[in-house]
Amino acid sequence: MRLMSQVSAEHARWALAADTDQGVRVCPLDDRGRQAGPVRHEPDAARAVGRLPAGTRWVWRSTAEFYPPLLRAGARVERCYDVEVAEGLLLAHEGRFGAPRSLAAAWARLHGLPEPADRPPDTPDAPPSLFGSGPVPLAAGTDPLAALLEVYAAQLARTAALPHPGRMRLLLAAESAGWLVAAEMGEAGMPWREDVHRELLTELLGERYPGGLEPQRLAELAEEVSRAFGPGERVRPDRPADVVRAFGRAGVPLRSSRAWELRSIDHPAVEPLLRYRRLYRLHTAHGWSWLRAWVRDGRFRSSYLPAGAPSGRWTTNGGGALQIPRVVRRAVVADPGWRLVVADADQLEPRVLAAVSGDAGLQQVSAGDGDMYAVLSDRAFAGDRERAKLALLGAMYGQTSGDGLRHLAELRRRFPAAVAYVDDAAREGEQGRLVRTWLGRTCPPAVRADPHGGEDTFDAEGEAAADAGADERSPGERGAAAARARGRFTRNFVVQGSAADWALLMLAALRRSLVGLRAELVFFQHDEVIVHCPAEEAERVTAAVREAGQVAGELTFGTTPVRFPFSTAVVGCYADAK
DNA sequence: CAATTCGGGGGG
DNA sequence: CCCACCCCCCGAATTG
Repeated sequence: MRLMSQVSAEHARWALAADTDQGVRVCPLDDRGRQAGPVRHEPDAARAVGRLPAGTRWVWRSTAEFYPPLLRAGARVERCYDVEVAEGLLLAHEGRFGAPRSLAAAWARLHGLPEPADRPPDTPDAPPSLFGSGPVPLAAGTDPLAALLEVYAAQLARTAALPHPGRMRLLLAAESAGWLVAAEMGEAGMPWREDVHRELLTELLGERYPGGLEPQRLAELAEEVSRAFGPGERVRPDRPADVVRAFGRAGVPLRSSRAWELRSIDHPAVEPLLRYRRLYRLHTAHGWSWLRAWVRDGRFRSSYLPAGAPSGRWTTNGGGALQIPRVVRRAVVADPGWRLVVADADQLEPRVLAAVSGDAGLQQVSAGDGDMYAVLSDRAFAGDRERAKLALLGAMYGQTSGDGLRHLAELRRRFPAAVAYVDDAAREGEQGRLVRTWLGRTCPPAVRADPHGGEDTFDAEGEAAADAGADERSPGERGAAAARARGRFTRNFVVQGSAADWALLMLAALRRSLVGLRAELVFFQHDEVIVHCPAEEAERVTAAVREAGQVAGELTFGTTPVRFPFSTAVVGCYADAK
């Protein structure tokens, strides 16, 4: 199929490795990853890339290391295969979790030699520095290109030996493409109007006072909160313990000062306190110091980390690019004459569940481009869309109580295969086994609980011990609670992770269809993309996004009736989308 | 004194 | 009222 060849197949593959001087060495590869022609030395990586056809798939040690300098030198790569990323995915699939994944370690494993440890991951602090730490060095005397070829060929063989080699090949290609996209988005940056952001801060927070004092509006609100508790009272709204004590003195006992709990009580301090909290958050997380640290020359540049989360979802390194509050989106404004195409995949996770589970009923519900929850509620929930949505989400999250749970029975009756799919994943997790996404990303193993004390990370969450202070549960009860928590994790993993599989393929397809346009991908957040483009390209970009969603669905899940529609908006400002 | 945890709140 | 899943970020409080 034509679509297939776009992402996976027949493009010449070349290996690229750093040379001892500043240059690189490259050579062509055959389809088993062996050298298929002479090695060429090139003094300049960008020139080396430019000399070969655009469709060439570059096999290299690390995209994060090689690609950003290439981009800065003006060289674009359409396809690559990232050997260290692949090593991580293959090791996980093989259940070898402790093993280091650098090229050096992979090569050492092939030779039965001691494996050097991986570099610790970058700590999120200063702006963009993807690999400040540099590569793990190869054993002395090892030729980098030869090591690369050897590890790559071995990876092809390991992939071929898997139960679903085609899926893993797709995943490796897609994850590699993800790293290309990540580097390009980091380079492009998100259009950001500093002046608009400052206006907004002044409007909401008031004047800033020098010397680290809180801005005017926060100071006033803090004052108002104190006054509400009576004369002489002094309450700092940003100190939860302070707040709880103050309400206690006022005769309102609270278990915490969380917003939902505050909202349930009747006291004049509540309203200004909640306003203070919202503005305080804006001030500390997206205020003036954030602007200074992250926005330069009209762009917000964050560094994206594909598969930063175990499920394959991306994270960012600093700047909080995936948590931009709605109010702040007003500052995301297209350049003059340009537009933002903002596209949001509709009901992605339920549609993914329909695709992976093969549930005939749920596939019928997902076979249209319209609001899937509406269709679902018409068929099974007496037209109550909200209940239908909560029931489905509850099933995917492993809800243990509440309203949605009551409707789970109805879901189970109507969509038995879909519910069984997530139930199976939960049971696997509870019994300590691993689960995988559709393309074969493997969940991390359960962390062993330490019998002599320290709980593991899938701990308590208070199933039995809501009140009673100290945890009264026996080790057996704690183990059972941990197993249930693990079950909820694996239950959700197969859906969230398979959605991340789809998103990678979608990004790869979209990226390819933007070649030749001036349009740039500038933002990606789980199920949402933003493309910045000249106004006259907006229509084509919108079509390209829709096409990419559909292509990704077919590539990821094969032939399926499930549709993967997007809600799209062409806007000048992000805040005006949706 | 530095590092870690907690509580609160932002995103999907 | 929330919950249940995956995250990031900040300042205060606590701990080594």
